[in-house]
Amino acid sequence: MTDQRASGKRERLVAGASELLHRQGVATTTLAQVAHAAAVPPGNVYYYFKTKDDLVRAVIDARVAEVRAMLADFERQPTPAARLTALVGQWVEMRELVARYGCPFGTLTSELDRRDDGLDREAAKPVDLILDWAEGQFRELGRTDARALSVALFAGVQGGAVLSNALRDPEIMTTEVRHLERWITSLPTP
Amino acid sequence: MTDQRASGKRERLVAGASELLHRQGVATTTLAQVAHAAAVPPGNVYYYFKTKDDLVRAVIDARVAEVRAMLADFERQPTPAARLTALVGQWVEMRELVARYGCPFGTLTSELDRRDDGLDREAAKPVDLILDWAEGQFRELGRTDARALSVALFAGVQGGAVLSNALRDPEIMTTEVRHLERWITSLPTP
Amino acid sequence: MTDQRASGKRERLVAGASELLHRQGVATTTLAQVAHAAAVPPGNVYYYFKTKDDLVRAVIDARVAEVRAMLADFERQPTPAARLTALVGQWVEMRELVARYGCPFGTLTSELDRRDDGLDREAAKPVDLILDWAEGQFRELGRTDARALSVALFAGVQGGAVLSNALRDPEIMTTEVRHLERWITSLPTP
Amino acid sequence: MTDQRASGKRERLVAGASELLHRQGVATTTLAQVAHAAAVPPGNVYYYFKTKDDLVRAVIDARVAEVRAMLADFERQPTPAARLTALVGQWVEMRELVARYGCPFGTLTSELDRRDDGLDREAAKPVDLILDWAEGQFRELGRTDARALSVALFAGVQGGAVLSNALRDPEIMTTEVRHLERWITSLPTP
DNA sequence: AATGAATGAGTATTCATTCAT
DNA sequence: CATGAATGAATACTCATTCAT
Repeated sequence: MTDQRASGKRERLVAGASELLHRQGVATTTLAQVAHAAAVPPGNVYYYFKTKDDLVRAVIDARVAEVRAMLADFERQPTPAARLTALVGQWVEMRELVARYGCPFGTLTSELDRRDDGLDREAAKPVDLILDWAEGQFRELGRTDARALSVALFAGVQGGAVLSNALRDPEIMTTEVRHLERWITSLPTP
Repeated sequence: MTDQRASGKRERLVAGASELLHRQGVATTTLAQVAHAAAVPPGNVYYYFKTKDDLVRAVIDARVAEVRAMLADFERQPTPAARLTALVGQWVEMRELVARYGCPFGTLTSELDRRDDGLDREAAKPVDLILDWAEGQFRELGRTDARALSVALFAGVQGGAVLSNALRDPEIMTTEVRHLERWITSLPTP
Repeated sequence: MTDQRASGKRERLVAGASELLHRQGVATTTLAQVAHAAAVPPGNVYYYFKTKDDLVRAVIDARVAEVRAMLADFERQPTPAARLTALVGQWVEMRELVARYGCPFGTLTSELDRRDDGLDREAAKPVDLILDWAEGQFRELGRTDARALSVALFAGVQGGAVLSNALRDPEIMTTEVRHLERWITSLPTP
Repeated sequence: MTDQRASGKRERLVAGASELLHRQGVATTTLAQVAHAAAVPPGNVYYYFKTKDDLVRAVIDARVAEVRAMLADFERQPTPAARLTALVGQWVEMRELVARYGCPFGTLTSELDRRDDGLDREAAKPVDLILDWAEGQFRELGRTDARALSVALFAGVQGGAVLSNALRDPEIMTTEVRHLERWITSLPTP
C-alpha cells in the first residue's frame, strides 16, 4: 500500500517476525533469524525498521489490523451472542498453536508488559480492542455490566490458553471455550 | 538443614533471581544483575550454579517449595470450599505484583514452555501441583468432574492475572477472584 | 577465486592464526591474539568463523592446501628419488622454526589428536597426504613395501623434528634429513 | 620420603596430574580435574604446589625419576646392544597409549618447549637423560659417533610415536622399533 | 597442614546496529 | 533503495589462585 514498488519485503519481514515472536518470544528472537525467515539480507532489515523495537511495533500494528479485520468479520453474525461465540471460537481454531506456544496476543502482551518504554502499552492494544468490542456486544444484549462481562469472557479465554499451554493440551482450550459459549447463551438479558 | 557455615549467599541468589525473573523475564535477566541483587561478586555465582539454567531451575524448585508450603497451609481450613477460596485469595493478595508483572507462576511457565530442553516441563510443575491439589478438593466435595473443575478454577485465576497485567489494573484480579469464590460456593454438590 | 571486494581479512586471520597456533599451540592461543595479529577487531573474527574450532579447521585446510601445492611442486623433479629428497629437504629449510616451535604439522596433529570431536581426524590430514604421496613415489621406484617405506621416511622426519625442538638445535634436523637422503638413494630397487 | 605423615596426597596428585597431562595436555588440564583424579579437596592442592606450573614441574621431576629407574634397570642387560634394545622395546610396551595420546615424554616436551619461562628446558630433561644414556651405550660399543647414533635412535622412536599417534595405529610403533632393533644389531663396530 | 568458599581476570561467543559501496 | 561486511558492547562461563576458619 505504502511501498512504491511493492517488493513485499516489509510484509515478509513483519510476517516472519510475527511468527518467530510468537514461537520464541521477543528477547530470544534475533534480527538475523527474522531476516532469514523472510529471505531478506540481514543489513536490509534496517531500511524498513530503524531498530528491533520498531520491528516489534510493526508486528503489534499488524496484529491490531488482524484483530480489527477479525472483529469486522464477526459483525456479519446476526446476533451479539453469535458474534461473541464467533470470537471465542477463534481460540479453538488456534488450539494447536496455543497449546504449543501460548496465545499470540497474551504471550506478547505478557512479555512486553514488563517493560517501561512504551512498547508495553503498545502490546496491550489487541487486548484492548477485543475487550472494547466484546463490551459493545454485551451492551447490545442490554447488559449494564457489559465491561465486567467482557473482561470475564476474555479472562476465560486467556486462562484457558495459559493452562492449555502449560499442560500442552489443546483440548483444554476447547473445553474452556465450550464453557464460555454456554455461559454466553445462558446470560439473562432484559 | 542448611550449611553450617552458610553465609546465605545461595539463598540470596535464588531470592534475587526469583524476583528478577518475575519482573524482567528469564531471557532479559543477566547473571550480573542477579549477582548485584544478591550482593555477590559475579564470578561467585558459578560456585553455586554451574549454568544460568541451573539457577533458573533452582528458582523453579524454590517456587515449588513455596507452593507446597502454601497448599499445606490451606489444609488448616475446615472445608474444601474454604480451602479453594483460600487458594484463589492468594492472587488477590498478590494483585499489585500481578498487575505490574503478571502471575509469577504463569509468566515463568509461559516463557519457558516454548523451550524444548526439559526446563519447559520443569517450569510447569507449580501449575501441576496447584491443579492436582484443587482437584483433590473438588473430589472431597463429591464432584466426579473434579479435574475439569480444577482446570476451570485455575484458568479463571490465570485469565484474571493476564488481563489484570495487560490493563495494569489490580482490581481486575480482585473482581475475577470474587467471581470464582461465588462460583465455588454455588457449586451443586451431591 | 576469492571475494571481489575481499579486503583480505579472512586470509590475514587464517595466516595469523596459523602462525600463532604453531608458536603457541591451539589451547593457549586466544581469539583476541589472532584478531590482534591480523589487525582485525575482535568481534569481527566471528563474521568469518563461527567458533574457534572453525578457525582451527580453516588453518588445517590452509595447511592441507599448502601441502598439496608443495607436493605438486615436487612433481617437477625428474625421478622419484629426487622428489622424495625434495620432500625431506623442506624440513631443512624450516629447521629454525622447527627447532624453536616444532614441526607445524606434527605439533598440531599431536595436540588435536587427543581430542575426540572430529578435529583430531582433520588435523591428521596433512600427514596423511604426505604419507600417501611418498608411498606413491616408492611404488614408482618399484618397491612393493612402499607404504612401510613411506611411514619409515616420514617417521625419520618427525623424529628429527621432535629432537631438534627438544634440544633447540636446528642442525639435528639437518643431520637427520641428510641420513634420510642417503637412505633414499641407497635403497635397492628391482 | 619427605612427608612426615606420609598421607600420600602429594604422590596421588603427581600421579593423577601425570596421567591427565599425558592424555589431555597441559593447557587443557585444570587443577580441579587433577584434584578430583587424586581424590584430594581442590583447595588442598596449593599446600603441595604453589602454582599450576609447580605441579607440572613435579610431574616432570617424577618422570625424570622414572626414566632414571628405567635406565638403571636396563643396566642389568649383558651387552650395550641388549640395553639399547631394551630401551626401544619400552615404546612397544607403551604402544597402545602412544597410539592414542602420543609418547608421554615427546608430547610434554613439545607442548612446553614453546614456552619461555624455564619450564621449557625442564621438560626436555627426560629426553636429555635418555640421549645421554644411549650415547654411553654406543660409546661402549666403540663408536666414536655415539652422540649422533643416540640422536638417530631416539629420533626413530619419537618419529614412530608421532606417526603411530597420527594414524592411531599401535603397530606402527612396533614396526618402527623392530627396524631400530635390527639397525642396532647390524651396526658395524670396531 | 586442611578445606570449602570465594574471587576476578580472562575467554569464547552473540547480536543489535552501522556503514561503505 | 540494497547489501555484505564490519563493530563493540555485553553475556555466559572458566579457572588459577586466595583466604578465613
